[in-house]
Amino acid sequence: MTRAGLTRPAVLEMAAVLADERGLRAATLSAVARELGVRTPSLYSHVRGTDDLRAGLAELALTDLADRGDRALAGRSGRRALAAWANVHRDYAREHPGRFAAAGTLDVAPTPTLEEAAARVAAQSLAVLRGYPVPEADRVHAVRLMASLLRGFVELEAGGAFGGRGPTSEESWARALAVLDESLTRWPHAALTAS
Amino acid sequence: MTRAGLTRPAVLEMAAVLADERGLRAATLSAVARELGVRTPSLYSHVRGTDDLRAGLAELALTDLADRGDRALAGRSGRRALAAWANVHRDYAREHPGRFAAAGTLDVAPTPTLEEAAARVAAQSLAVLRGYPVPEADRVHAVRLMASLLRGFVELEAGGAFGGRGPTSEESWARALAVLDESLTRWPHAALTAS
DNA sequence: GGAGTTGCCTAATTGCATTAGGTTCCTTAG
DNA sequence: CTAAGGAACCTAATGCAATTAGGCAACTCC
Repeated sequence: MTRAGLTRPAVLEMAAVLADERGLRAATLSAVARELGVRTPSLYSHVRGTDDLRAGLAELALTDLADRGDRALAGRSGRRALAAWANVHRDYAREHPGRFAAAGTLDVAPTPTLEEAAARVAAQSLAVLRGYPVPEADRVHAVRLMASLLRGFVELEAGGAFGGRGPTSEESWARALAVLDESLTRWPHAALTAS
Repeated sequence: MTRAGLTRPAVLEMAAVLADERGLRAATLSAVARELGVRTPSLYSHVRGTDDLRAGLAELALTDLADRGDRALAGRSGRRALAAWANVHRDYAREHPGRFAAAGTLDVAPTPTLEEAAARVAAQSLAVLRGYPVPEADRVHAVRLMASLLRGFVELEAGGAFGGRGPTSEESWARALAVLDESLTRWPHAALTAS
């Protein structure tokens, strides 16, 4: 019997494809094995089980995002950087919905690789902020604001909440970025009104 | 054998409790039956299966949210209305994480009850907007902005992303609301910078 | 107090996850 | 060149969740 040439990356890649095509919940060990032309238990040589598959998927996706984020930020600053970085996330979510969902799953055990990728993304959001007059002490708040708006929009859009009637989500996205840009630009004022 | 007195609401309530305590994924038919002291197939007289259980949970949660939203908006307008309404969602998510997650699950079949509850929540966000000078044509964008920020923040907070180091998520929440309030107040300007 | 409906049950099937324990193929040291 | 060892994949078997089919008992209502 010829071997299938399984490797951990190959298994994770197939899981990622399945997650993108049929949803994260469809990326099961059974489905991956079936798709690879292999029996389910054979996968256990490469992943430790379902949890590990999920964790590996999260790592894969978050690392992808971090890589794209770095490329997007290269040579940009201010609102250009903000838009490019935010678009990386939105585009990734549309291109690879399953992987994006896996990256957003916060209930996987934090592996070193995962932590590192998360740290890279965090560093990127701080880098974006460097283009705005947000005082040191407020940076965390601004990062959380950016992350919240970004994640919320992308998830709602992916879930179809902005489909159908009304203006395109494209326009809303442009507006949201404009609002975010202005809020960050005028941050000192925002801080005043927080009292 | 004495009967357990099952009803659809009782089944859904138990599912909701389980979802809140052990996570949405733990709210399975098996677990609900076990907790109710009943065999799994007995539930099929009250719910059609797993999908229906999920849908019922989503209805329950979204209706709860709509009810609370109505109460929060009564007699309030402007930033008071915004804060009260946004807090309803955040508080609900913290009080009933499983139910909130069920409400946010956008992959359940849309039942009439679910549609109605969703429409009520949508109406509430439009009501909040009435306290701000957002032109008619831009209301949808503003609604999407509010919804995105709200959902993103609440989910990230629930996932523990704002825990640990740094300032409290409480502060960040106050800041986010302040920024949102100001952005809506200054909306005409935001519209200009969108170009 | 009997007929029918309803509520809950047992039995049985299917599918995914997981563990245990082979067997075959490939590499590499002697 | 060959035999040892490990890696890759397999079959067998178990457990749990979901689902369907069909049965009996307990309420209801005339």
